[in-house]
Amino acid sequence: MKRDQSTEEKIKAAAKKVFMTKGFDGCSVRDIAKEVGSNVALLNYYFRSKEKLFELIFEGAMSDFLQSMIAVFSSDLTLKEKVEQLIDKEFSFFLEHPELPMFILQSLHQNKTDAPMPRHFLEPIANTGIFEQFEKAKAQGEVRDISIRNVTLLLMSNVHYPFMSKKLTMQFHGITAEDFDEDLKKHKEIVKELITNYLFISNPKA
Amino acid sequence: MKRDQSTEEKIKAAAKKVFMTKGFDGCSVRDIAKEVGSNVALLNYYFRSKEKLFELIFEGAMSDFLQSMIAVFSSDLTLKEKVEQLIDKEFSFFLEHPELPMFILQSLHQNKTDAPMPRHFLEPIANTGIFEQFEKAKAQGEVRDISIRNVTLLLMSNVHYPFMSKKLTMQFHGITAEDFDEDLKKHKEIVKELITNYLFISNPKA
DNA sequence: CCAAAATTTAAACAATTGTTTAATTTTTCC
DNA sequence: GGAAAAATTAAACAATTGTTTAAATTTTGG
Repeated sequence: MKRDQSTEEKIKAAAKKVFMTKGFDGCSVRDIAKEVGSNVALLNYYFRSKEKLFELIFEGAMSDFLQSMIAVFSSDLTLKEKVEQLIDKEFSFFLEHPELPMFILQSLHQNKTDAPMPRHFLEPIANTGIFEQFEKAKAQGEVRDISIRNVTLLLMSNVHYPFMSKKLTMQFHGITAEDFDEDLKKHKEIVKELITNYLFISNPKA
Repeated sequence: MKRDQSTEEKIKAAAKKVFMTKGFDGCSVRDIAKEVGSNVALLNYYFRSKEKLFELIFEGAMSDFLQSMIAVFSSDLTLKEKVEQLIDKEFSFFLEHPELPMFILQSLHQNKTDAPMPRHFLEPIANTGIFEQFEKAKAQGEVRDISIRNVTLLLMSNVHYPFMSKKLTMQFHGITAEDFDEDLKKHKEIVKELITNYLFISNPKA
């Protein structure tokens, strides 16, 4: 019989915090237990192993990671507006979860998760009809001839990387975290202009 | 008395390989020893500890990481040519060392190296005069009004990220490594056009 | 209130971690 | 050729790892 739902949640929250900052290999289950204020046996009571717990956290993170896209895509804006909104939304989202891009890419890079990306992550995105909207705009000459995959790579590069490179950039230029955050704001505006200018063919009648 | 220089080098090579792919936390010294075909005591005979060995590898990686920039910057090309060459050179360099960006950013992110970036990494870049060349071009109206820090972030985002996101991108689009490499080539050309178009103000007389 | 179930704990498990010791082998150099 | 130095090894060290066991505590439901 369920006694306290919050214990399981407390463990998940602690695991998320610790895994996100230190990575799967960079922490022990005792680190997480200490964060919970409990002991290791409890973790394996609720989640069978460190790996199982990690997979749960990773799935949640991946879901968050992709979620922010869906809302924008399913709106009924023009493609250009969607691109601009996506950049805005992604930036404000990652400002609140700055460790997320690094956690996701790092975990995938080191095969900390073997499963391929589940359908339930990707289908919602496809179901927004964003891909069709893009192909249509391309056919109508509104958008440059470029593959959707390259657009994705372009967007992700400019939206994810800055949050992963904070330490490198700060050291590289010898600047403070505040300086970097200023640069981030500026970067967002640059990227918006940069990408929309590139993607969308300016109206010949203007 | 020195007997065989190559033992020390063999260990460094093995350590580089293992650290780069698995990260500091993701491997044991025995993993490295096995890669060498020797035992753990030998590693600590040459390098005092796992940490010391890692710092050595990391420094070398960081050096490689920044090195490819310097050659381009110290040439006597125009700024636009330098930007184009930099993108070309960085891409071919990272095609041969695809794990490098992830290794560097990940190590910094998790504070696997405490030391701030040594002067001997940054001074050679500053000494190329690239920063002055950029400010001059800006003053002459050849280049958009944008900070050198934002240009750097823009370039790094588009050059580093693709190599870090291979797994994510492949899973996201359900494509093979070969498909991804095709996208990479395309991405390079896109980024070159994208960034130069944005940065350099087209001659009003044209 | 009280037995059964669920939760939490402390302790122990074997395996692995980074490091050190001391012995052995190989190389150096006179 | 043989002693000293350097290089390499196997073995052991204590500490930490993920996991399990079994006992103790708390909650549940009749």
